[in-house]
Formats: sequence, structure tokens, C-alpha cells
Amino acid sequence: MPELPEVETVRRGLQQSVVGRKVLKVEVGRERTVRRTSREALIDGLTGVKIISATRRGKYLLCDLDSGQKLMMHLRMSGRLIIADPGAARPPHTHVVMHLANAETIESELWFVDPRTFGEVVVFDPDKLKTQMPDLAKLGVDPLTDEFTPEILRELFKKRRGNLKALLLNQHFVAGIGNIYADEILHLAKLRPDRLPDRLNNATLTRLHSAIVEVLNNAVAAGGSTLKDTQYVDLEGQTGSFQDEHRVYGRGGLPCLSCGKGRILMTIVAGRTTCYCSACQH
DNA sequence: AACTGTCCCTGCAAGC
DNA sequence: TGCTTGCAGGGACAGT
Repeated sequence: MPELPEVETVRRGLQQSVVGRKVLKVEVGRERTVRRTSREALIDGLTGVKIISATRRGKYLLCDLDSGQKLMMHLRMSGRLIIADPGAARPPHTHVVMHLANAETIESELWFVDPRTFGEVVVFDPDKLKTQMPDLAKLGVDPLTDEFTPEILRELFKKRRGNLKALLLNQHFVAGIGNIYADEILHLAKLRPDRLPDRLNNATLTRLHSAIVEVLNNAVAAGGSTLKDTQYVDLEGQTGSFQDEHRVYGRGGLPCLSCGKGRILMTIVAGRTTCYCSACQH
């Protein structure tokens, strides 16, 4: 399921294959995907418009349009963006299709495919960010920007009461971490997911900060994680390889790859399946 | 204000 | 084999 590294991989694909292209035509299949506005609003907002950038905030993909509006795409649980040849056979659950052109002839199609339909696509007015996109406006710091420092992390911890796993999953706190990377980060930082943040000393806080940056950067470098039960692929249909580097996620009951002493426990923390080492995480 | 639990939806796997 | 059940999970929302 797409978290920051997968979304960043998709963003890089958009940069390559979509930025600079003009949208000549838009098809919206299932209306649920455009539920924030409407089928008409998406078609009106994109038709004849050029895509001039591809950026990311947490798990949100954002494109500047030459109309002055912005395109937001969120993959949520099962969304995929695929670049395809015009007229190519579409997979089931292809809910939005944008026909893209370099000049005046259509040269590719961008498909938004999403079996579980949690994902969404919307064109919005950046001046109305707070009212139209309150979730986006409230996002916390993106951990792959210079803004994200151990000091910021310390400040954020001051006003929080939940456990470390809940905090990492909270998008208002740090944006982009989901269940897989929360577990991997806490394991690398040697911290128990149910531990409370109030008594972390500076060294521990720095360790957690480094683990967040390291795990996410390594996962981006590997093109994200493709799991057995998900169909995450990048824009070109390629799988990621970070799943081969997972040390705790999906390894419940197996020995710890890091300390060799503990076994990986699988429990529920913050309402989510959580894997951590019984020996090396404190 | 900040936290917890429930819901949305589909595909897949396990169990009968 | 073929059904049912449970699980996966990001974020909105309601309730505390």
C-alpha cells in the first residue's frame, strides 16, 4: 500500500512522463474516485490544461496546472497510476483516464486504477486550500525535506500523548509514514512501538529522527515496497524491491535479523497490526 | 486539542 | 470444490 516511498517513486514517474504534457481529454468511470467534487468538475478542470509540475506532500501527489489550479491525486490503499499507450487495454477498476499530448496528438494515457476505491483525484483552487482541502492544509512536516530536524521532532513530541507508533502514523505530526514504514523505522531506532514519547532523551530522539530519514530514503532508492497482497507498481508497471529489506513487517514469529536473539512479535498497536523485536526494541 | 474506534471497499486467503 | 469469514489499510468522521 502506497506510503511516502511509493508515492515519491510515482511522483518521479510523473515528472518524466506527464509534466509538460497537455491533457486533451478526460474520462471518469467511477464517480466515487472524484467524490470531493464531481465528474464534471474534474473534466472541466483538466481538459485543455497543461501539467507543469509534479510534487508531493506526504502521501499526496500534487501537480501545478497552467490554468492556475492544482491537481491532487491520492492513492490511499490500492490506487495505482499507470502510463500507457493510447487505446491499450485497461485493467479492471480504471476509474480515471487522462489522454496526454506533447503537441496536438495524443501520445499516452495516464490511468488511475483503484480496486478499493479509497483513492481520489481532484482539481482544486490553491486559494481555497483550507476549505477545499482541509486534510492537505493540516498535514505535518514532510520527513524528506530540510524542515525535518531532530529539533522539530522534539517540539512535536512536547504536545503529544499517544505512543510512538500512533504518532508516526499521524499525518498531522509527520506526513507520509504508514504501517509498514512505521514498524521498520521503530525497529531500526530500537524503540518499542507502544513506548510513550515523553521521556525520550536527546540521543534517543536523534536516533529516531535518523531512522525515519534512513528508512524512507532507502525505500525510495529501492522504488518502494511491493507486497504479495498489494499490487503496488510504479508508473511504468515496475515493482519495488524494498520488501526484500523489511526486517520486521510481515515477519511475525520469525527470528530478528538484526540482533539474532529476539523473535518478531505480531500484536496490535494504535489499532494496526504491528511487528517488533522482543529483544532489541525497548 | 488530541486521541480512539468505526467505517468505507475489494481481493485474497484461510477455514469449514 | 465452493461457500463464508476475516483481514489488509489511509484517512474522514463521530465520540470521548
